[in-house]
Amino acid sequence: MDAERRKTLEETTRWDPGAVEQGVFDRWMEGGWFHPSAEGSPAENYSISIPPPNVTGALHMGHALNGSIQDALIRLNRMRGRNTMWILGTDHAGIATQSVVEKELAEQGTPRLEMGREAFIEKVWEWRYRYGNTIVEQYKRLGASCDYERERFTLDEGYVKAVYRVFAELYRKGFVYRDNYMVNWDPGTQSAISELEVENREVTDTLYRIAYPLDDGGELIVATVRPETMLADTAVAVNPNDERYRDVIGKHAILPLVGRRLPVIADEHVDPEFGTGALKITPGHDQNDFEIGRANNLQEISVIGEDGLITDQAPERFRGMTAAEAQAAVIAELRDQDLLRGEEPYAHNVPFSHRSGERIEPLISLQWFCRMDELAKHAIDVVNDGRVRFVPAEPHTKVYLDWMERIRPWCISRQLWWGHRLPVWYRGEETYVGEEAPEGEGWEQEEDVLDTWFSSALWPYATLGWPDTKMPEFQAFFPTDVLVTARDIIFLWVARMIMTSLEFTGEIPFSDVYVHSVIQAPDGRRMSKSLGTGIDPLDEIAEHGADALRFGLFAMSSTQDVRFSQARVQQGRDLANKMWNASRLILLNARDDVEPGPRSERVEDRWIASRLHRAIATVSESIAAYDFSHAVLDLYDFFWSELCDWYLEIVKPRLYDGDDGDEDASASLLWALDQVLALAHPFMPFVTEEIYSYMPDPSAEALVIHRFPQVDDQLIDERAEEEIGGAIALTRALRRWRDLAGVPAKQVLTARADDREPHELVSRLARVQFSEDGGEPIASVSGVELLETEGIDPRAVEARIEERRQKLRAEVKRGEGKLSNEGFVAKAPADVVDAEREKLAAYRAELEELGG
RNA sequence: GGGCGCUUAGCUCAGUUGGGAGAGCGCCAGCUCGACAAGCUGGAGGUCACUGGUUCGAGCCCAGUAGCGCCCACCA
Repeated sequence: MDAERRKTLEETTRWDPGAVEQGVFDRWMEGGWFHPSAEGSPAENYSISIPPPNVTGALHMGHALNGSIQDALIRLNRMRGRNTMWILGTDHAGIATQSVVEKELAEQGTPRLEMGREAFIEKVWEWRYRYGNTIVEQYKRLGASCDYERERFTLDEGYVKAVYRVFAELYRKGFVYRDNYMVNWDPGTQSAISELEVENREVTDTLYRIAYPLDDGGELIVATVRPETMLADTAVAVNPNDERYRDVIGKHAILPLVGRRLPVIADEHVDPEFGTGALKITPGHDQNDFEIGRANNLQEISVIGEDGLITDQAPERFRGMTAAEAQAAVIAELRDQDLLRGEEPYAHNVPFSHRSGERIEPLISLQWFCRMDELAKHAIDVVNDGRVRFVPAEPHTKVYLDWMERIRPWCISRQLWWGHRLPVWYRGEETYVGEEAPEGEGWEQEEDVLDTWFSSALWPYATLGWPDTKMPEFQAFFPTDVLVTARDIIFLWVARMIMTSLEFTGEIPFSDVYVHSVIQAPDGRRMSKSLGTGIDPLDEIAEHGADALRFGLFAMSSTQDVRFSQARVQQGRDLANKMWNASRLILLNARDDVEPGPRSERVEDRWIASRLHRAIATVSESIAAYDFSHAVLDLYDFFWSELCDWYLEIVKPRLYDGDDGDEDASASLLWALDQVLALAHPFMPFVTEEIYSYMPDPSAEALVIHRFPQVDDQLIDERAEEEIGGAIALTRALRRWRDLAGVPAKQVLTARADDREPHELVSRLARVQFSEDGGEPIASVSGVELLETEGIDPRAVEARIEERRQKLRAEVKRGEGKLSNEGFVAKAPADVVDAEREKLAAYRAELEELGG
């Protein structure tokens, strides 16, 4: 180590992430270690495709957790020597991006519609080049080791080809079709959306009861929360088993305000218990009614248009009103005509657009759909036969399978400008679908674009060059190994990737789906900007460092939703700092002329090697089970409690005095440091890499490509663990006694060892001088007799002893009770009973020693 | 309406197949001990939501109750 580096190490007493993280990241990039060669087979290689963030997006806590997990897996496998690729890219995010740009342009005084499609698209591309890299740069701050040289975008030229290929093929196979069908119309974005983009919210509406006169006298009373839709009624339905209405089935009612004759039909869907048991049927504006309408061949009338206004299918006086205005007008007229039979508040679930937040207007509209049932079959099979595995298996496997079993057609067209314009061309009555525009004059391309999720569905293979299956990247890295995601997009995205991948590549896209936590705000609410509950991961990184945030997220993560915990991030910061300082101790004091490696001469060296390898085992097992929380917490425990609190304290004298055993101490410490840095690197890459750069004679060019430690059973040493474990327990017992007896911290006690030889380290760490001399014992602690010493408060000592006696008596009583229980002795396993007997004997002996 | 999950220390959470309740933070007491005060040492603190059951033994298994949360669903 040159003098300047040494000086830095000496003077930097705190880990300062802000000062070094950027430099560390640059070294990784310069090393080219994130950019694998496209060689080898998918079986021997390791790859993950990132859930593509929206190109408009900013890194939020969900990305941070999701990214940290993937990065840990990627780094681990890279360190295990596999050719490893983390496929990076962004999503064009149709609606989200279009609205961001649209808003910006509107503020500048140019509404989108005025501007025209082409000019607008151009503006969005400009915007994309200006800001689209923001989130990618933010992933770098997190330390994400993606392949930044192969970044993709869902509107790349090649990607569009893949999308068009898939669309055209699905059309050719008869899965994709165009139809007039009931869709979820989002008035906010003026587009159809799929049922997965709809969320139900509880709303209190007014439930109106309205009398529909029958044409031969009498009336039927229907109940509705949307009286304005009655203008489009085409039937009234009752339950066929409802005695009250048996003889009106087949008759006709007269629709008030309109005068249309409505057949009274029978349908099982009608609940006789609800309202009056008579249901107005509006096939044009209600999902349920639409289906009843199709089943009964009813006319479909649309009185609310895509602009949300009443259409000319309604009586003239209502035309042009908004739905809300029409409702008021309808109610007013009904009241005048004395047809209103009641109104009451009614709480029910109402669909809202996930995108715009506006209330969904179910409308019949000409849209493109994709039939999913056949695609779903294979996607069900691969989960059933375990080729694709959810982690945790439950509840996700069941939820996935249930949903796939009753999958519905997917509305894939969107009335937007930003996205993949459908590869469909019309000329008069003709329709052409293909990857390229058709030959000939007069063809007009479809105006609609595809649902963003349609292109996302191809992500794992389209990013690697498909449909060109000869692409080296595709051959080397597809199928990928694992998909890491939160559960909210299992249907929207994960299921669809599995379906399209099986259909078009014949392969599963990934074998594991790891579903991680959703991070909530500390108070348990959703983390969201609009609620003001969001916590910006970049703020956390700026304040505590990327390693701290990553550690915190790992520590929090589970299979349940979790609340964000600042304390966990601070724990990570503290650990990074501890690593830095422990490393300073080692690097500044160890001899650099030794060959690092485990040493077996001294028990404490054997002990740390054994403990280290147990830690390697548990951490590795946890990662294999995707249990990141236990992985990092076990790592923390090993590093802090065993390596720092005990081993470093134990070896310090050998290190400082440069005498007896210092070579072994140095070799052992440098080796342990090397191993533990590698073990921690997937989780805390920056601090570990920076420390590694100070290692004398490092075995690897950089820690990022250092070999990940493997368990060596030869190093597990039960006897060393027992011996040092005993010394630790004794040290702690003595310290406890000192504290309780009020012995000043610096005062050295004298003691006599009773029938065993305490380790030298106990003497030092507990500040107890062992002596052969006699003297009056004033206390006995775990077999060690403490001798009379000046300055000890005898009352405190007696109190301490009495407290111990109390505890022992309680333990003895408990043990006796248990062992005198015939059931226990007869039925409990022998080893449990033996253990209980041994404990009891030990407690009795100690109690006797303390005089009762 | 159906399904699932949660309830453990003041707070956030761990608790493997049933065999003496754990961590981090916070709190209390004492420490400038030649890495670290973002530190060191010691300590206090829990009817494991409630009720009942199974068992020699239950935080863990079973049944029920209450509260919270999530997902699914076409009762207007």
